[in-house]
Amino acid sequence: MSERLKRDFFIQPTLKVAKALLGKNLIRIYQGKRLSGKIVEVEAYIGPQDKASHGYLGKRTKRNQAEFLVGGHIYIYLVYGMYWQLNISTEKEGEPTCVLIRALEPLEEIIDSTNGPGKLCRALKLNKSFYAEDLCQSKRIWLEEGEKINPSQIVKAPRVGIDCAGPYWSSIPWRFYLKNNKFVSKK
DNA sequence: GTACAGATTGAG
DNA sequence: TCAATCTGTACT
Repeated sequence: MSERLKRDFFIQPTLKVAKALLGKNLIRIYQGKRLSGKIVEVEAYIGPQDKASHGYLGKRTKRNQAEFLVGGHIYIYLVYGMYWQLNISTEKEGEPTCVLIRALEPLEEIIDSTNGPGKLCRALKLNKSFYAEDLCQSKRIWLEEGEKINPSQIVKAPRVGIDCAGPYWSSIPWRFYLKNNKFVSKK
């Protein structure tokens, strides 16, 4: 059993948090069971300057308000009417920044595949009830220290699924994943 | 009240 | 390569 990540961890610069999240363990308590997985793939979304972010130009709505919360809160969002995206807000209150969790390596009790944002949420039984949940206080989901990751293991790549944001933003390497990990989403 | 986009997935 | 599928948002 490792130590739970504290608020300090999440209020660092988003890109730093994104890289630091690789290798951490995500713990989800479901029906008395402990579902957990190691984070192997993430993407950073940095609000006002990021056209692909819901917080672009400081646009703040009911839908994306969790993205503005102080670091450590869950921003969960439904896309295409069927898939949930699990994000973790970063930095301080009022900053529309977050990190999208794209893939986990299953550790405990997880039977569904987790190599994609939608499948990951399905495997962990995550839904809208987790909107704005505080990872620093929640009793049903949180993050723990995990495997120590060597910086050379971290691969930078362009983000996925946001081509509509334009060639410039969709090419920025704000996606990070662990080298040679087979649970990283393909493509 | 209605229109519409959307950080995906999996089947063909 | 492309369609499925639905909630919140924005607009009338």
